[in-house]
Amino acid sequence: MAKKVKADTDVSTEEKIKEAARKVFSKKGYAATRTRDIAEAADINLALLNYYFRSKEKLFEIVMLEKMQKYFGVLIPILNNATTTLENKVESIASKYIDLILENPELPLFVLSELRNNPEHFVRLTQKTDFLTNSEFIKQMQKKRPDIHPLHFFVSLLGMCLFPFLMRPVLQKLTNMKDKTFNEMMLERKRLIPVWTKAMLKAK
Amino acid sequence: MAKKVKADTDVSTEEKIKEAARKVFSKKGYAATRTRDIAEAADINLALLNYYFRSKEKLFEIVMLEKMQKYFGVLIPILNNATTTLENKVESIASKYIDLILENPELPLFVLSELRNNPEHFVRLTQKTDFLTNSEFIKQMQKKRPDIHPLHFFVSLLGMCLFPFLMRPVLQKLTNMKDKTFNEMMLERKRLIPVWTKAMLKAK
DNA sequence: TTATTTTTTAATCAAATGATTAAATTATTT
DNA sequence: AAATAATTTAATCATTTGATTAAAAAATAA
Repeated sequence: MAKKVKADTDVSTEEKIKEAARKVFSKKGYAATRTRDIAEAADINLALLNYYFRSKEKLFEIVMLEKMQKYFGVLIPILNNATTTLENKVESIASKYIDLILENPELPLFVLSELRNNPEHFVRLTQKTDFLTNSEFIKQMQKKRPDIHPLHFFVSLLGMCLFPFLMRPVLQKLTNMKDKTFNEMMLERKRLIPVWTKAMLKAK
Repeated sequence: MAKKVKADTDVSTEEKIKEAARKVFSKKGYAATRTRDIAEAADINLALLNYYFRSKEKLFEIVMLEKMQKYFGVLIPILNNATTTLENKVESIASKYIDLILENPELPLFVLSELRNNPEHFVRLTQKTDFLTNSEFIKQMQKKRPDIHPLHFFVSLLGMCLFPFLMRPVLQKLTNMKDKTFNEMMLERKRLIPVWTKAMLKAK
């Protein structure tokens, strides 16, 4: 209630905690994160975390929801745009998603692994359960290749965008790849993915 | 020391613990797993876990190493087979990997997310750091498409095999997909991935 | 200024959790 | 059978960790 009355002047502390929480949760996952880690990263007293957010779980839910919105916020408008071609959409998805993840490299693994343990956190975003199934994108896929389940293409497309980031540590270790090289390759992918997808859609 | 002397008659308890550990660790991850969870799943007294494996971490390392070996054990021999064509290899990888993961659906997310938090666990397997870079597979890719970094194809190939399992909960929730349908689609992929890869390699 | 409200701190609690110990039980050896 | 070794159990420790509380400090309102 204290918080509500003020609500503007001193956002800094609350936001500092959220920012630290984003960082620590994303890096270590919910279970491995201690509220003390967050407090330290935010350079605040531990009690403040509970003062502002009531509990670790509440704070996590806020961070998680934001991350999920980032994840789907990029996707939904593109999928349902009735004025673009299938190729346009593939280009947009590859480009926007890769940019998004380059700025939040831990996003995919964070979201997917937290979803495994806490499917409940996912519920809120899934009430509109048809944004994918009824999307323009899926319809266009279906029209082009009625013989193959459109989700096959959808999953492959997302996989080509996201999977490199998921296996990034393995890949870099295995090939002595520098961060710079990895990032360059991901930018290259923006061009490659549409070409590949087109070829896949044609392939018999 | 007690363990060493016997070592054969009563493997059952030790193996029961390992089996339970595999299950619980895979499902919840290291940090979220309590040794009591494992003890309960194995139907043994908690102290036995420490009697046989000294610590949670030691037990985890054993489980992790096994999982990693599964992961790479399938891959390495295929990649380095000098007697098979590129197409053969792609077919083998898709087929073997999808079968492997169908039997261990939590394997990819488990390995990738634990690797994020404990890169050390990865060290042992990475001493031979060249099994990928110097592989026959990479050479064949390079010969076919010298204009594109061969890792682009490698990552895409693995992504097409593994990513569907990583996003499985999201996908099923979003499309009301039944387990059976998902599994059928994954089997279908064994056929699709080689076709797609071939098309991608040709695409300009 | 004085009073009131909001924010921050230090100390502490209670529960969870990994680990240990000493004793009891079971199996093996002599 | 007796002695020794291996396995299992119940009880307990010590630490970690999320959360609370009461008091101090700072900000705001009167």
